[in-house]
Amino acid sequence: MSVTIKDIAKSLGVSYSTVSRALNNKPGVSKKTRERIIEQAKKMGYQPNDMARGLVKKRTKTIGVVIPDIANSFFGEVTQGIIDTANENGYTILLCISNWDFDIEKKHLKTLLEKRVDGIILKPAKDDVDEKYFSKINVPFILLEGWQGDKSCSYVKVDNEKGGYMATKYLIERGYQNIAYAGGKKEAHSNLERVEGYIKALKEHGRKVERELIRHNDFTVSGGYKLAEELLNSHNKVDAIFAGNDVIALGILHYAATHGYKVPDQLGVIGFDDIFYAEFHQIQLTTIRQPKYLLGKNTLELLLQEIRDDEDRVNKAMILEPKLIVRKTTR
Amino acid sequence: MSVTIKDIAKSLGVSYSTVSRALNNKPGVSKKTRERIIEQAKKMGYQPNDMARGLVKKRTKTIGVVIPDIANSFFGEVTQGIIDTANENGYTILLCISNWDFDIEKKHLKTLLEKRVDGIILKPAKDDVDEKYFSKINVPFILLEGWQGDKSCSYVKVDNEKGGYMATKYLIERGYQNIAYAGGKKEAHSNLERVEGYIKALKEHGRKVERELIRHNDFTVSGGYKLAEELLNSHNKVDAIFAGNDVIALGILHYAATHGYKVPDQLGVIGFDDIFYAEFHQIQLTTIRQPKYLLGKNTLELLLQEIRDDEDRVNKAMILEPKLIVRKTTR
DNA sequence: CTGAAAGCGCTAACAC
DNA sequence: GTGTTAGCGCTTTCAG
Repeated sequence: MSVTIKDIAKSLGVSYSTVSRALNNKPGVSKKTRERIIEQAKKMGYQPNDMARGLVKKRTKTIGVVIPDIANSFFGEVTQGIIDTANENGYTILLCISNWDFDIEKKHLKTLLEKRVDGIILKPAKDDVDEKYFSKINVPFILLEGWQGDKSCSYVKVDNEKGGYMATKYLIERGYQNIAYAGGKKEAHSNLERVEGYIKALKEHGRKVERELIRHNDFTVSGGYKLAEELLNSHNKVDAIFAGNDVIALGILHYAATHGYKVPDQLGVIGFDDIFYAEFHQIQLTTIRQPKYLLGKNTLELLLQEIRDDEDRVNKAMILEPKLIVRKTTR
Repeated sequence: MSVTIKDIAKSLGVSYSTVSRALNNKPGVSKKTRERIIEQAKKMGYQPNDMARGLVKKRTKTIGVVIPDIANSFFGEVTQGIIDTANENGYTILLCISNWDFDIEKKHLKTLLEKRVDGIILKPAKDDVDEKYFSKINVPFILLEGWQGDKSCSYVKVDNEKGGYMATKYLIERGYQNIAYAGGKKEAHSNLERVEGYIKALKEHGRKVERELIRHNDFTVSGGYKLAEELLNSHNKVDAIFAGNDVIALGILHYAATHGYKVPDQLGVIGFDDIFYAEFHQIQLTTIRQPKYLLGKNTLELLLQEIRDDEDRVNKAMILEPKLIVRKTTR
């Protein structure tokens, strides 16, 4: 089939261990034979077989990434950060998509382990996984957007509570009176934390926390649309909405525009994430930025560190700061 | 280290080929021993080593994908189609990002070959690559958004000329008189083909093709903004612009909105791609849709076919139909 | 400086 | 049915 180290050895009349040494820049080969070997390898179109190498060296220079969705621009940017950083460090990424399906995720994890990846980055499809699930992962791994409560593994995330706090505080400062929260999946840890920040800000400013102003639907445009409808037609005089993410915010803006609510005077809207499209002229969404690329980059770097430390690694948490981006949907 | 087939064999007092057979559902093992083996494997937490298996079977069930950018939502959706389909067929994806850098791309290709992927999907960082470059790729591979001119390999793409034709024809039919083209990278094949469609439609309708109405900049928002500025301030009375892609169109809309051009009456705008955000209420871009998910799906399926046919495979081209999506930026 | 040989974990052909 | 054995292509002692 393809040319091997043995073929080169034979054609040059040397032993194949010498070829191996020469090709890997290892000491113990005379300059002359080394050059001959390298040249011959090139001439014969030799391509090292990484599987064979991995089998003996017990590492693959490959990292597995399991995320729910890559078409989603949030994960797109995070993944870009992961892959760029991996490449810079000589690692290649096996990318798996769970489509938010826990069973698919499990299968992917199994495959990655069988492929003997050097480490794994995982954004779980559901948030309420128990430690046993993670304990099966017998390689270094990091939870993407992990949560504080879990001490059984390392994670990287943005300070969601702080983000929620910043968003709500800003709305209060801009003079909005009845601030609602329009979230996505209720149980999602990121969601819960943002709600906490929201509540904290309200309390700190002497506002009453009204449970019916905290609503949940989907992390989608239509989810936002429905929530806006609910909130704006309730008896409370909602004049500002903090959306659980930017896509929800867009749904809210849609509802507002089609139902005569003037943004930002009559209704203030603030999002979360700062997706690429938030800054478009036609949208100009005020939002809390997550450093998405950095999130990916740091996650990979933390993982690399764990791979290096190997046995004596300890669980770490890395928490990134969110940032308020003021645009035109708040007054 | 981790438990192997031999460990299981030893613990059960059978030969390890029997274990292999049992675990792989191969005939030639009594039901009883098979069950014992499977149970024991589970108990010991056995994880097959895919490298060892790949080494002997000479296939990895892994496919390499090299694209320029994954944060970009076009590639994001295409990649989602690729990965979903790969997973359905038991393949895993090694994803590499070239960042539009030809040298990085070359390095990725080399790595993928060394990892002995079963096939490769490639969207080249530049369009003017010669056949020799491709001839080095000694596994089945498909060019994503390939071009007609090249017969040295298989490719999948959307009929760009037809899309350009449809867009321009529609603008003509809606009564626009001076239709300009605002493109991205000039040399890009997809761009050239769209221009051809544009020209064809103009000619077919007895319109004059004016070279100064065909302009190029970047496939970005600011590229579109600049082109709009140029075109709308030229002596020609441009009343419609066909943008090389949706992002350019958004830049054009931005310029129009900030400089008092009424869309769609005073200025018609049509894009290309139909990115997720094109249909937002605040944008409502008329555009030519590329079936992005399908593009990825079909590319992978074609690749699988080539992997199956192996030696007696022939180069194929698959060309998908674009579709006109009418929204609010054309009258 | 170079060669011989063991072995990484597994599959598959060949015996029994 | 089950065991034995020969590799897959490479790295890495251990001799010389």
